[in-house]
Amino acid sequence: MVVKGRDINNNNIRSEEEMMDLKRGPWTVDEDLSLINYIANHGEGRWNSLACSAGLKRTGKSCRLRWLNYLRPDVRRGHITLQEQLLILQLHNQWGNRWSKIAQYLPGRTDNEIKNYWRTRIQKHAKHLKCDVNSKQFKDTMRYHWMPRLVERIQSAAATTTTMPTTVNKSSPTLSTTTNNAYTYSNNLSSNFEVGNSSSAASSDTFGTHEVSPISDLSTDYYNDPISGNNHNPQDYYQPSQVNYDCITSPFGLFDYQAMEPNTPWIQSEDTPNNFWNVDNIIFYSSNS
DNA sequence: AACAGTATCAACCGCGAGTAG
DNA sequence: ACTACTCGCGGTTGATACTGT
Repeated sequence: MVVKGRDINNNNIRSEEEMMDLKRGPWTVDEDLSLINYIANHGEGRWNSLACSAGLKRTGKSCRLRWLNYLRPDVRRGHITLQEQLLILQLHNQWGNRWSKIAQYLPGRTDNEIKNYWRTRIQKHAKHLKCDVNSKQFKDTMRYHWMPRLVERIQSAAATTTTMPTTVNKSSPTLSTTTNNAYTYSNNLSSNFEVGNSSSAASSDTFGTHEVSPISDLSTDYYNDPISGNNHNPQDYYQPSQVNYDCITSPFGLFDYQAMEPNTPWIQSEDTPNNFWNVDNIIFYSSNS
């Protein structure tokens, strides 16, 4: 959609960028360090003036995006965990594409990352299922099948990790109930998620161990700098951050999966392909790939 | 090894809301 | 009340990495 007024404004911005020789595209290590140092000394905010003051030939918008999505010390990188997948599905079911709002409940995750996750993973499967991501059919698929299966897998993973104490730490949270009936990720295995018939859920080969690998491992994913050719990670800029990942709380009440029955006719249809509900081959496979 | 297709994600864009002057 | 500016959000793009043939 083109709005005349906006075109005028953007043209002004463009010409202004050209006049100021503003830089676009991937950030360099030097630019990152300049931004980090400036914010460390002066704080965030007033991004346009910040960009100038920091000596960055970038728009304020670009600086803000780089900081919020990548350079902030508490940004968490790496695979979306099962718990996070579950939370994203739940929150998206409630709020739709309110990425920033969803991100508030996933500490360290950015709206951009969640949005990318949704588009690359979830929407892809909607496409495979030949249904719209916003359709009732797809939402029911998530609610009645994917989410309960995720819970099963979370419980299975927790049960597995309890036999391997070295991997049970803040990075492999499980689910427990808080007093306000929200669920909270904690280090304690809980049986609050009562899911029937879980006998086969954990047996899939697609449930790779790295999916629940410790965050400390996940955070070491490299950032391959296209300019310098150096692999670096934003965490290299900082001392290890102390982010409490142990407390990720849903804004809603506990899932009542026992009340979730696939009672809509289309779900029970005999025309449903045999592998239609094969979550292993859908959401979990993709999250490992 | 080379190429093509696909997946991922950082970065940009357009727009609306909020705010200062 | 109006205008200009800033901020933040959601949608989209494009470069790169990855995977399959």
